Amino acid sequence: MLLVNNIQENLEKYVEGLTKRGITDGAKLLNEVTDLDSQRKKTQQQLDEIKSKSNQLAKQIGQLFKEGKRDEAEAAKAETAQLKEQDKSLSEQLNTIQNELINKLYNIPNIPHPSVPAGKSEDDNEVIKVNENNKPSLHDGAKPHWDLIAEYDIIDFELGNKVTGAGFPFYKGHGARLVRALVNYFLDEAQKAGYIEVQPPILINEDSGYGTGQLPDKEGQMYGITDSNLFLIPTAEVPITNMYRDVIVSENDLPIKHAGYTPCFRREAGSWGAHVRGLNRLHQFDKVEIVQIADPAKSYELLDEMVAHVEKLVNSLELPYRILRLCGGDLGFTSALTFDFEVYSAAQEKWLEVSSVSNFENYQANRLKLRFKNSDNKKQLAHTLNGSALAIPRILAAILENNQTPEGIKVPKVLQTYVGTDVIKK
RNA sequence: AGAGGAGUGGCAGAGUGGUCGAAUGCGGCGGUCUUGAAAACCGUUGUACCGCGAGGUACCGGGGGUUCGAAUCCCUCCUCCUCUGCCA
Repeated sequence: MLLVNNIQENLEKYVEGLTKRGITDGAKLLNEVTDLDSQRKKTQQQLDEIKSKSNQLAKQIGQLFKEGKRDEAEAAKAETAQLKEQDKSLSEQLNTIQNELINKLYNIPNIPHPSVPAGKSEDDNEVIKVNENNKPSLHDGAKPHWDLIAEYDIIDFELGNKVTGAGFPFYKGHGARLVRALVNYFLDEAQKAGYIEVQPPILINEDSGYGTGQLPDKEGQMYGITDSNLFLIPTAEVPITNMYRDVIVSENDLPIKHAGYTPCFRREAGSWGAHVRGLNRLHQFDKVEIVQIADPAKSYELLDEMVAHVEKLVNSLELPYRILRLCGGDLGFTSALTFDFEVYSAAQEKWLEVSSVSNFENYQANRLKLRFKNSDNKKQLAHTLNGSALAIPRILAAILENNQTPEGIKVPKVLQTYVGTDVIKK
């Protein structure tokens, strides 16, 4: 969340940032926050004073008892009643104010980076690079992947419907093999790039949800385990970044780089429709995520590095792709700057989002209390970054569609040893 | 899952109602000594919030309670250890 102390100092910038996101009453929101904060300070001062008096009095009473001055002690005891009442009432006030303040802060998104274009929706995202070198020319009768998977019997949606529900497919035979190949390939590449692999839990608690910003903003996106008060992760970002919740790392350890493979679970409430077919949108999918904990001075450099990493992956899979800089309206709640990668899926003639690479600056770190000791030996909030590298199903969709031939589906070179064949046949 | 035990500062560990933000040791930092280092000795050393400052407040696993006063007593939750049971 935003740092209250910085809001007052940079009010104009903050309002401008929120406006970019399409929040028109930003000034009002921010003023409410700073007002609440001064109320908080005032109330706490009053409360501290009352507590100070109570503490003094309690010491005196102890002393009086020791000296055997019972009557005086009892008299002093009577005096504390009033203080207690004031204490109680002020504590309640303070509590209310603090809750209100934190709720307000939870509901204000991150301030976009200056380079983020204004805009309302994904239509306003800025295409910063298009690489169509690998755009295929498909043979007559080329099919979208939902037909291919049935024809090759490699992914079974019906079976998923039966066993779980819509959006939970079974991958079979070469389909399962392809998923595993992609996961392994992505993890191996991440390792080569210096990311330490972790295999995190795929259930997280509420604190973790708040730490990275899924709560309270996106509660409806996650599946909840209600009897244990846990959530299925929507992305490995959540458990991996939360490894560093309430942690003070040393400057020498930065940047901290982690990669992790997990299944991801998303309810996608309200986003289901006819345009979402096959692998384009699922409730459960596999993803390799890369995460960095960074020195604020270097985080944008590292963001570029992560974008380059993802670009290399997409290139190596011989897929046409483009890179987008998300506009204010499409930017994630906690992000300051996000680049999306889309690959071209040739039979459905669609760009599919396969990666989102973001710098959250200190927005998550502030919630996480993730800090490092800087060269002055002072504690400072770190920056957090993450990116998909990559999400599997849409990559798979594009590979199936783009690589189809009348003889079978060609396996990209980099995957052949993982899959164990260079072509998948019926 | 059941029974028992335990959770205190970076670590170890004392503290069972007031003089405790907390002994002591280790570690860290600064110094004396030394050509340098070690040893020894001396000093210093938690975090957050409020305040220009003096200083104040809170924090002994989390939350709640009793009390004029709680690390200490009570309730509750969490975690760890031991034993028993169950299970990839």
